[in-house]
Amino acid sequence: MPELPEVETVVRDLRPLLVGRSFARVEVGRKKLRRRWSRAWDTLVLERRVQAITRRGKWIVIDLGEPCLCVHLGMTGQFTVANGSRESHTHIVFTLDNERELRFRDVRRFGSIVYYADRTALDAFFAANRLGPEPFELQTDAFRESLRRTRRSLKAILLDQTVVAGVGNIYADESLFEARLHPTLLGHRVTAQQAERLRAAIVAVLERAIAKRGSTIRDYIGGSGLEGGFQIEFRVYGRTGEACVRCQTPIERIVLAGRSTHFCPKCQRKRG
DNA sequence: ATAGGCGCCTGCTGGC
DNA sequence: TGCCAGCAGGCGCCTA
Repeated sequence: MPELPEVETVVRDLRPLLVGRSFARVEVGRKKLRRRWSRAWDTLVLERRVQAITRRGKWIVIDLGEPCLCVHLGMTGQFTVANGSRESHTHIVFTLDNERELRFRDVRRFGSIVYYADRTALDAFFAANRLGPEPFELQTDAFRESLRRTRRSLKAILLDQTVVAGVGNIYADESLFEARLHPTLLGHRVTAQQAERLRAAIVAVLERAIAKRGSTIRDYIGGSGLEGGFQIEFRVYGRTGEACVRCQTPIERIVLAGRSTHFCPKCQRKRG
């Protein structure tokens, strides 16, 4: 579910609700997430003030002064501050010093929250996973080089978090449409001009999506519980058979890199 | 080293 | 109405 715009929205929503607060209590459900929360972490996070909350790719980082928490929302994760009755599938709850609750809810449980003793340990984790640059800091030459040295399709490359961090299935398709590039085009065949068009398209699409608080198809909500609004602006994703907004040609759907892929066969030609 | 396929989970939808 | 296959925004592990 959540790609960069959704994660960014969660972070922006949570920031005023969390910074300066501390955790008074931690509750953990029985069902295991992708990575299990260790009860040894409970006491390590209590009574510490939240210094900052930031995003790196699709990861949320809560800075607790020295230690930090690293949160991934997987496909159906929700990370909110709320009161009142808890919904089913709420797996971890941090009660704040103002008695509100920071809740991690995740139906499919592909998400996780992991404790790191300090930022150095967290950065080592990112480095071990070779997490790529933020799209907004992606250098034209470096991106072009990433494309040049692989025979994978553009779609597969955009989904690869080591090339650029934060793009997922929706924004890969939307970016390729914006750049007018065919998703099956192979990286090593992309010209310098096309590479730069794609880089700029990724940035433009992500910025538009962030401005609309991300996309809600089913599960996604922001940190304060609000849904996203970008889904009504999709130009190819989920629009199979519908008319292209540019040329009226029906949008096609194929499976690429194991993922459902949407594109306009006329606007996104393999050449040009 | 790298690219493709599968598994992890639950819930919803569409076709029969 | 009921059942079941197929599908979903992510990622990590295995194999070739």
